[in-house]
Amino acid sequence: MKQQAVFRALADPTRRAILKRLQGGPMSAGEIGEAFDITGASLSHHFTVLKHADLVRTERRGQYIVYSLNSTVMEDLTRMVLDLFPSAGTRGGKR
Amino acid sequence: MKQQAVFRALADPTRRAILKRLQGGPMSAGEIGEAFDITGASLSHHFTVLKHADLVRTERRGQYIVYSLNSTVMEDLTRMVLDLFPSAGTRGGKR
DNA sequence: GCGATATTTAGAAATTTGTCTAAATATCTA
DNA sequence: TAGATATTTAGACAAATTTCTAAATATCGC
Repeated sequence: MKQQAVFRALADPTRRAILKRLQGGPMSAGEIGEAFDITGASLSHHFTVLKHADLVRTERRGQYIVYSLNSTVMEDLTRMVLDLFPSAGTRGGKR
Repeated sequence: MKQQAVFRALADPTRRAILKRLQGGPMSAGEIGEAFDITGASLSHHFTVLKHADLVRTERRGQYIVYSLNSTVMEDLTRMVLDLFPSAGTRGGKR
């Protein structure tokens, strides 16, 4: 689990918006892009960062590339957050 | 709650290390700095970012300034994470 | 009040990041 | 296979970030 990659990926508002958009279900790069006022090339760059953090998965479907949330990372994220603020998650335990 | 400030603050490894170090309890700026090979000025910059995100609290104690974790932000952080990956936290609910 | 210690502020340099345009790659349809 | 559509890659540039040194501010102990 690349902690640095995940936190870095979440640091950009456009990337968080992409993740939110993917909550509606898998979507092609083009569909995702409809919501943003940046070029496809810039979008693609953000996809690269998100993939690198393993926050999204891709699948080619014909001429489209479909992106989807990788929800399993949620667990890791929670762990990371708890790792930073242990007292908040354990009601006094040590962890 | 400044979501952007929090994510941005967590994106830097030194700042995450500062937070981890503060798990041992409140600590002066100088004590925190012992663990890092950067100047006090750079440290101070990181403190500013962490304060801006409300992740740490400060209290002057004589000539020292004591930093401590603001664990209440944990709840907000959890909310932010769940906001990004809702399905992972609800076992099928909508949230 | 003075000198010493702790921390922050100001300003500059180096690196990283986000964005763009142009070109490349991949797939579809006719 | 050729042309159209979807996406990525390459390279450049501006803005943001991290770090530094030097100077400023605050408090302590004498």
